[in-house]
Amino acid sequence: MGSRELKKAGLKATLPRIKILEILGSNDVRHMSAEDVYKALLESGDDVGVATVYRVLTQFEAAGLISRHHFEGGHSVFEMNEGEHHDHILCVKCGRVDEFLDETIEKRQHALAKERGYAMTDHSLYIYGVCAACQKEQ
Amino acid sequence: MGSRELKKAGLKATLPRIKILEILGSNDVRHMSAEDVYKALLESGDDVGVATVYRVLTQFEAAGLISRHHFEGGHSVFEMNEGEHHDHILCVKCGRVDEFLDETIEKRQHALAKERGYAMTDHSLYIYGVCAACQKEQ
DNA sequence: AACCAAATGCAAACAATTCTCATTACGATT
DNA sequence: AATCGTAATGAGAATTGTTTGCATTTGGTT
Repeated sequence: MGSRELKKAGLKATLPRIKILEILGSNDVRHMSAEDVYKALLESGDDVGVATVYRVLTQFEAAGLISRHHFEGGHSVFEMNEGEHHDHILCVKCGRVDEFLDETIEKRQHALAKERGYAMTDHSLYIYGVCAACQKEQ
Repeated sequence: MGSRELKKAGLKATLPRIKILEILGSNDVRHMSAEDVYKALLESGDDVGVATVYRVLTQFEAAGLISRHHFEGGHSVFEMNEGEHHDHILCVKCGRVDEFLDETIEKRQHALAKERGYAMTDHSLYIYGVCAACQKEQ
C-alpha cells in the first residue's frame, strides 16, 4: 500500500491519492499525462474527478514523489521518482521514451551555470530522434 | 525588408508575415511568446488576428526561420534563428534568459543517441537557476 | 461516536492554441 | 495596369489542458 509513502511525505492517505500512486507505481508505462492517469482510474472503476487528479499530481510533485516533464508537444508528463535522476531520449515517430544518465553532461551543466553566475536549481535535457525500430521500417 | 527572406523560405510575402518577421528580428527581446508577438503587433497599430500569429509562427518554425522553445511553465516561446545553435539558462526568479553553447555537451548528446540506436534529430537543454543579480537581493 | 480541517467531485472558469469559413490580398498572367 | 485563382487572413467559435469555487465527504484525532 502506498499509504505509508503518503504519510511519510506528509500527505493524508486518501483513496484517490493511494489509487493514483498505485497507477504511477505499476511499471506499465512510467511516463503518463494527467489524462492518462485519469483514464486509468476510470478503467479500474474508480470514481475520481479530473480536478483531483491534477491536484494530486501537483502535490506529489511538490512532495518529491514524482517529477513532471514537458516533452515536446506541450502537455505535462509525470513519472514516479525511483532510482537515480536521469534524462530522456524520445522517438519522434513512435513516442518511445528511453532514459539515460551521463556524468559528463551533468558536470558540464553545473560548470556552465557557475561560469555564468547562476546558482543552478534544476535542468532538463531531452534528446529527440528516430529509434532503431522506426528507422528500420521504410 | 523581410520580403526577401520570406520568398527564400518559400513563403508568400504577405503583410502579417513581414511584420512578424520584423518584430522577431528587432533584437529587443529575442524570446517572445505568441501573445507577446500579438501584443507587439497591436501596439504598432497593425490589425493582425491571433490565429494568424499562431499560423505564421508555426510556418516560420517549419521553414527554419525561428525556433520554438518550451520553457518551464508551459507555453511556447519563439526565437529568431540567427548565428549558432545554442541552449538556454533561465533565472527562476526574474525570468532572465542567457544563452550558451558547449561543445562537450553537444558531442556527448550525439554519442548517447547513437549508443542507444537513435538517429538524433533535435535536442533541448534548459538549465534553471538563480541568476547573479537575484542571488544578491535578500 | 463525534468533530474539524483537509480533500474531493462537479461544474464553471481559464488560458493557450486550433479550426471554420467567408473575405481579402499576393503575384502570376495577360 | 486590370484580371484571376489560390493561398492567406480575420473574427470568432471550438478544442484542449488545466485550475478554481464551493458544497459535500472523508481521514484522522479526540
